[in-house]
Amino acid sequence: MSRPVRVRFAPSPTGYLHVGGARTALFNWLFARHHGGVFVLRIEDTDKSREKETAVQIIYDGLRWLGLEWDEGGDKGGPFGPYHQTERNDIYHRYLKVLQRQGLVYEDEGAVRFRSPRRPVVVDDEICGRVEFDRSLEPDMTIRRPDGSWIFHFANVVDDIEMRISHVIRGEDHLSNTAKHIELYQAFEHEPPRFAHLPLILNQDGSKMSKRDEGASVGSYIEAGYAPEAVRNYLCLLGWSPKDNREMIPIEEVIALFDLNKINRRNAAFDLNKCLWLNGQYMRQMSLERFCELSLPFLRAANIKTPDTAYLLQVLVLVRERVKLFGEVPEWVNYFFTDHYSYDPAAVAKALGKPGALDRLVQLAEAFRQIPDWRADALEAGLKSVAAKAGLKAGEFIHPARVAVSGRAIGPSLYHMLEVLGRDRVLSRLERTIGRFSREQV
RNA sequence: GACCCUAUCGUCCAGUGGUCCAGGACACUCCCCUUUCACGGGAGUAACACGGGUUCGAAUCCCGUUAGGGUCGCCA
Repeated sequence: MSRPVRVRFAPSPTGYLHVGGARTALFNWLFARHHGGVFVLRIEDTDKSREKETAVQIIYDGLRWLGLEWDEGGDKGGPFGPYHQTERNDIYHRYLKVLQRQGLVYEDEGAVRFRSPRRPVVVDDEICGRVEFDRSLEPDMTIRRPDGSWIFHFANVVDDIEMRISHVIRGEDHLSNTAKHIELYQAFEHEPPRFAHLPLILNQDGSKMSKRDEGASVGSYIEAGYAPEAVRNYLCLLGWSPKDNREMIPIEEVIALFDLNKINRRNAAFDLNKCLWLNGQYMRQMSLERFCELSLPFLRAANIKTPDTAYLLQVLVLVRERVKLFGEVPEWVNYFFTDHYSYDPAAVAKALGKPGALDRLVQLAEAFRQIPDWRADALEAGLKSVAAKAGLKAGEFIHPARVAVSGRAIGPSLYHMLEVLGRDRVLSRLERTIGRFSREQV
């Protein structure tokens, strides 16, 4: 009864990895890890498209990005291969013969059909419970096309038998199909695996999530700059819960707590907003090294050169609290790495356009030149004393200064920003800004 | 249409007959912190789909209705 736990994720290479599929993979992986079992990746590529190579690669990349490494299959091989259905023809033929010998199949216009026993079938599902299907009115299913290729239901069952799959954990869209599958298991006189049908992931409006929908593809999270651990955490929360109101939960704990019968039976709508929030949480709690590692690809893509790692880390500390996606990092830090930053017109108009703003920058630059110890607290004291002397509020200096050194109205704490930028950059940027906007008569 | 699954705040989840005039999180509103933007802290709005049962007692059990989703392919 207690066979070794072997589960599989069996995607077909469609050119993208759907979040629903990713969650199915995740739950299979969690189940395998919880039980010390094996997680198999099988590619259901019965229909051979030209894009297959890249489509399969996209699946590998998506799963690996999420940290869902498989034990067998895919590009790894294993004792029950091959793991691509197109390469398993001989096996399917062997199983077809078994059915033929029993007279359970017949030809119909060149296709091969399986003769249904038309008896009620009971699916004892780990998640949905006992479900009974009346099969008496169902048409016989096709298992092979006239061109010799195999139909999903047949190949799927044969593979699960051959690969010794103990638990089939898949989307609820397969619940009805399971009755057909069980008829096949019976015909092969093979005990069916345990079944667990996961509720589906829907769009925010309750409609079915399809390829086009925002956030439907795992690739979109990679591109936007999500942390994989955050997306994975979010996916865990869709249909499963640690039961103690925690939102952020380490994957090791999820593995320890994971249990099929604690899975919700209700479809879940994908809340991109919450996923984004969770990502922000992860960004703030991960190590600075990790933060840097995940930022780097985006900095490179934005052509931002960061030769000085120590400086880069200081910069990242400043923006870490303010971003929710790694994709946002470049726009937040670019002026730390180049003097050729652009000035946001609205920010310029607001902060530098005020009467006397440039004068105040002159005073500020003068005061900053006298500061011996270029640190945030000294800069703050310096700025405040200049403001006091002028009889103005600190803000009258802060805002122009920010725009002058960064070109924008939004950014990290001014004093810390100045400290990290360093004396030379700050002073030259102040001067440059004064010169430029005096000429332009802002 | 037939069959199957589901039904707690807008969304995700907690709740498995009394401790629930229902708890947490996201989002939203307000306040505090901060002369930027965020973070953080605090407060608030907001739900047991409906109708019947069962029971001393129901969000929790049963039936029906309605709604949503799924399956009925020589797609997977």
